[in-house]
Amino acid sequence: MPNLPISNRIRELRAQHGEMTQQELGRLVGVTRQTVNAIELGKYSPSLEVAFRIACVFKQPLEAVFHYEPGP
Amino acid sequence: MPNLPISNRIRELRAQHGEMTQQELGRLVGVTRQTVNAIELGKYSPSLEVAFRIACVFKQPLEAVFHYEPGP
DNA sequence: AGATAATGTCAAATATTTTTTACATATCGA
DNA sequence: TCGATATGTAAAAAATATTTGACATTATCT
Repeated sequence: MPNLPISNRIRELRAQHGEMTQQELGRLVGVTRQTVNAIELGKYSPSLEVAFRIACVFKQPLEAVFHYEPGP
Repeated sequence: MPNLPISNRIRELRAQHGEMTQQELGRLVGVTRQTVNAIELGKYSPSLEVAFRIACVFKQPLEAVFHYEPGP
């Protein structure tokens, strides 16, 4: 399951938002800190809804947070 | 699970792409036609990766295919 | 040193997505 | 009318995402 073709800027965006913690982001999004951690580290593909909610917290379009890099 | 805050334009985009069938879209995306049908009808939130692959088939940004409409 | 907070990880349980198989309906041509 | 195709649906199984509880490490602060 690892090695997703999707990267993200969650860590960077958390830093830009007052050093927001994974726990705080999880609280705002409605998931646990472990889930935030796993998504941030690219351990699996989140649901589209969770992805949208994360982007929403940072007031960014989804594609400014998650990038799709399809393999060859 | 139903009643997602996410809508999509898959049916419209299939029509614009030579009346592409759900089965053909599923084949191009790598999921079954039942999965395409369920996503198209908004029965559940697909994985972010499947959402990206669908947008990719239509050569559209993800947010041109799926729209997030958060509740109040 | 001790306490606290943040992060990474893990295993087991739960929830959700996706597949598989199957059936029903509707439409379109031959 | 018959056969083929497209779509909607459903139930069970499989795969994947998410939660829960726990423990370790690192950094920071007093």
